[in-house]
Amino acid sequence: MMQLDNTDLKLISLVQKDAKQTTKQLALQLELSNTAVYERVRKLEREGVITGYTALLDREKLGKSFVAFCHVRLARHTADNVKEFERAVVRLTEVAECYHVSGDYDYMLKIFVADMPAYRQFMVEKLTGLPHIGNTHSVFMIGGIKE
Amino acid sequence: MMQLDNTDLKLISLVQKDAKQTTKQLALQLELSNTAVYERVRKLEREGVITGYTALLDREKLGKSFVAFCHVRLARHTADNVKEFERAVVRLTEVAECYHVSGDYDYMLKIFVADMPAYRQFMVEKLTGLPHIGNTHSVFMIGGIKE
DNA sequence: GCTGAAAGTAAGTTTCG
DNA sequence: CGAAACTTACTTTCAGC
Repeated sequence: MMQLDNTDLKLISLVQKDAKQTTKQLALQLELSNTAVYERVRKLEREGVITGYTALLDREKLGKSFVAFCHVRLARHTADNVKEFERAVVRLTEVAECYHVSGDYDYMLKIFVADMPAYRQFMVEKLTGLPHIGNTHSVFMIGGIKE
Repeated sequence: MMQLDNTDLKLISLVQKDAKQTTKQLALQLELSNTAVYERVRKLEREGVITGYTALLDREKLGKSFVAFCHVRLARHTADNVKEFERAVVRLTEVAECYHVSGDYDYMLKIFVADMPAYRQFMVEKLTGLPHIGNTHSVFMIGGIKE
C-alpha cells in the first residue's frame, strides 16, 4: 500500500467534492504551489489511488428515481453457474451495482428504474430470466439520507 | 422533467465514463462541433441533470477495502427519533451511504472500514451509540461484481 | 441549435534555485 | 518542494446561419 500523507488525504477529499477544480484552486486550498499539487494529483492517478473521474447525475431528472435493493440467491453454486450469472447481471443496464455478499442471499443488486411498474417489468422480463436464479427478495428505497 | 434527446443521453454516458474528457474529445465522439457540445454540457449542468463531478477512488489503496451493509431498525418511530438518528448517522465518516428502506429494517447503511476488527470497533463505539438505535443486522461484501 | 473563428485561460513541460 | 517562463491545448464568447 502506498504512503499517503495528510496533504494527500486533503487533496483526495477536495477532488472528491469537485473533480473539476483547477490545480490553482486546489493549490490555494492546500496552501501549496501549483506544481506541488499538480505532481501529487498525477502521482495519485499513476499509483491508482484515483482511478478516474465521473459525472454525478440527478436520477429524478433522468426519470430513474425509483431505487430498489434486490437480493438474489442462486439455485446451485457451481463455479460455472456463478460465472454465468455474474457475466449476465452486469449487462443489465438497470443494475447500477452488484455485490457478492454474505448471509441468506448470494448477491445484492442496486436497481434504478422509473417507477414500480418498471420495476415489476424489470423483474419479470429481465432479472428472473438470468441463468441459475434461485429466488429474490426486494427492498425498496423510501428516501436517501446520504449518498 | 427536462427533454433529453439521444445526443444528450450519449453525452451523459460519455462524461460518466470519464468526466475529464475535453469538449473536443466529446465533440469527436458525438460528431458535433466543439461549441454544440459545450452548450449541451452547460445546459445539463444548469438544469441540474449533471449535479457535479467527482474522483473515483481505489478503496483498497486507501486501506478501506472492507465493505459491509448494515441494516438498522430504530427503537421507536417518532418524528423526533427519526430526525435525530438521521442527523447523527450522516456525520459518521465510515458511513458512505444511508437509505431509508422498506422491509424488516428502517435503514440500510453502506460502511467502509479497513477490516473486520475495525468494523467491530465501528459497531461498538459508533453505530450502537447513535440515538434511538433498536437493533442491527450486518451483511458483508465478499466481492464487487459491478460498481 | 448548429458552425467556425477569435480571444482568454489553463494545462503541462522545463529549467533553475 | 517551489518559482518562472514557455508551449501547447482547451475553454468560452460571439457573429452569423
